[in-house]
Amino acid sequence: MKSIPNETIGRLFPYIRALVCLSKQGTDTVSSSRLAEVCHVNPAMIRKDFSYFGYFGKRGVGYDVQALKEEIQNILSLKPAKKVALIGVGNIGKALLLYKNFELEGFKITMAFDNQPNKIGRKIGDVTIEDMGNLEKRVKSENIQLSILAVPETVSPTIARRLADAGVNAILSFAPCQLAMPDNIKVTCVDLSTEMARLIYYSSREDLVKKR
Amino acid sequence: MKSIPNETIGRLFPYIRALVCLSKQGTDTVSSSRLAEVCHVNPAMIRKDFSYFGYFGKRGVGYDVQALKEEIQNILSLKPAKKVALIGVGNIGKALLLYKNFELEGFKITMAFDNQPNKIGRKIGDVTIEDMGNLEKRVKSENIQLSILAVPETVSPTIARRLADAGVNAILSFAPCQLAMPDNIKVTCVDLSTEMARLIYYSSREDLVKKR
DNA sequence: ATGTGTGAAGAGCTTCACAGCC
DNA sequence: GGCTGTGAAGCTCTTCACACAT
Repeated sequence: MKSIPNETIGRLFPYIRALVCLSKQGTDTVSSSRLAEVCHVNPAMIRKDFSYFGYFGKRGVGYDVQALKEEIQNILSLKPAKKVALIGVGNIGKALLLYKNFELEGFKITMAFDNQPNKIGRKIGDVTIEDMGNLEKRVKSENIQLSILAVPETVSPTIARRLADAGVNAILSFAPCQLAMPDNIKVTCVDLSTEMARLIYYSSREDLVKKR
Repeated sequence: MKSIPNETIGRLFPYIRALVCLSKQGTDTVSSSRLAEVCHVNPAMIRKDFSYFGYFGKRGVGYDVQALKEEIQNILSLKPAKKVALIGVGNIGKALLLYKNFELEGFKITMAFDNQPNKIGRKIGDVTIEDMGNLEKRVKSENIQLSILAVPETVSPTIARRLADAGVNAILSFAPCQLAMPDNIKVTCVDLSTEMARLIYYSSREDLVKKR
């Protein structure tokens, strides 16, 4: 059994997006080179990426757009849409609750928690905000495995721990990850400051090149 | 001239965070192995990362926490804090405007734009929301190079183009990047759906392993 | 003794180039 | 002819291991 590059996994969802787009344009068969164009990557990479999971194409023809999309959705376990618990209904949390596309894409925020009394009981989108005190109980009873952490940095390690104890095994956090979690729990941090810093580094370099 | 890994650049900001943290704890000298512990990485990687930029340590001793922090801030051009224009003051935009740490970290949102009349003129945090119609004029007059795009997916390519024309050379976007920009413009997309999909993939695998 | 800086080895990911099937 | 699937080559990033400075 060959090991699958992490980068390959990261490209699967963008492939789905491209396929949906092609499908809307009425394309029902696509070659690796056409798909590569749309995704701005190398055709060989696309073929290799798919090859880790099976034989999806027809030689001389290409890939069936619809079938390929479904294959990838299967690989990523996106059908039926996964239930997600949102912790922290501040501005970011609210934005996520109101973002319509998630469900289409394969995730559905079905529960939201906050500890501010004036928020508890209010409904945003389809979801009623619940009391953080019931977090463990509710997450367990709904058998939630995925969760988005959009709370202040200071409390995020504590809550991450509580989620882990309640059986969640993947967390997307908006606080920079110093969360030392057991390694059966996957954590991804959306670290805006680091991304900003990277951009600044490269754009300053670009300036230097221009000035030369 | 040796080329510097993109990954190295991406680790510089987290190093600053760790150094600030150590500094608060009263540490003023740190070895690569101690810093590696804090950052959960390999000590050799830390030494190699720094070696791309110069000789910052003392053999047998370690690194001066304060001096190293400042060196990295210099490399990333974070001092003085960079001015940033925010486009789109929805929930995400609002969250960013109210996020206090940015300025400390080296970025400062100094302008915000929206096209909704009821938002224009309102002040959030320190910033008064301006009319999107004045985008080019204002970005040019303030000589803004960095910008955060927090607008609906459908309009983001158009606005990205307008920003590029107005002289911005780096964009952080919250819409998935199909933005085909000239390559002197750096674009980073914060793609939550892709990160969610990746988490789901690995956490489902984890399940399989457990069940085995 | 302790801990940096670095060439060389190793691991991981991408691209090439071509055999094989439609 | 056209396009997939893939071993091999190439490239990039990480880790090792040790010379060297304090």
